[in-house]
Amino acid sequence: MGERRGAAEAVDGVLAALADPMRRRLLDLLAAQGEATATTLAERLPVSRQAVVKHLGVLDAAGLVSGGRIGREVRYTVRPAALDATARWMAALADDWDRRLATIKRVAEAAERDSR
Amino acid sequence: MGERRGAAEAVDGVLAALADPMRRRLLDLLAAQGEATATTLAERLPVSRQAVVKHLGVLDAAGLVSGGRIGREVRYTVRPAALDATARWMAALADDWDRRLATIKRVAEAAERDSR
DNA sequence: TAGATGTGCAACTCTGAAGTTGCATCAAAT
DNA sequence: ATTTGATGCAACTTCAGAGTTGCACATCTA
Repeated sequence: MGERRGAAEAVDGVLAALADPMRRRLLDLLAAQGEATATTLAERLPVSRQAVVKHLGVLDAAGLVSGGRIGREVRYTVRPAALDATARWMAALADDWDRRLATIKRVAEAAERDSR
Repeated sequence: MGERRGAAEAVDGVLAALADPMRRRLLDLLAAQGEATATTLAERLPVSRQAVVKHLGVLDAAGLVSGGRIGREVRYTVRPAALDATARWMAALADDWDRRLATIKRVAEAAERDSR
């Protein structure tokens, strides 16, 4: 299941999950179809079903997908929430960097003025 | 150097770079200090200088940091642009998923209505 | 009930990346 | 000129994870 965790650890999982190109391809496929099984997805990818199953496990642990059993098959769907949260985290970080750099620059210029 | 590439490949590099926890720690340190050398950073991390050098290489290739030589030392700085671009890419992707899911749901409901 | 289809579990291989150590090289300071 | 402190290069070890195969189990269908 896409578990409940602290925000930091959640980002951890998402970043690790998205680092793998095959996993991103998998997500694209899944997003395009809306719903699919590991078997179906494996048919459209250059890897075995088992490999897909493992990837889905990682993505599920990261909260990026979620699967539900229907009869003998397990259908997976994409979950935007975790992705969105990570995007916000990243944007905030970029903003933080920007502010820090601006401050450093300000301080440096002030120091230079003083030295003259 | 933080090379010129297509947007897709740039995201690739950033995601791969951010997947490593030690690299994120390194970035936090660097952002906090504004400017630092591999040697300085290694003193504040539980890894060797060489490990830090390699990490900085990865981060630099991803466009997340940039280094310049000053005398006998190489000072690195954080670069928010690549991070910001990746954040936007990710937010757009989350949005795309949302829209697709909404469409699928709409279609499913329409189909159900028709079946009655 | 049999056969077919889909999932789950386990053992195995293999490659890449993270980290280390050792040494060479280059610039600065005394 | 020597010594000190920083970077650069290279070989090596280690380990996680991406992928595979084989088989057992569950579920649908004819």
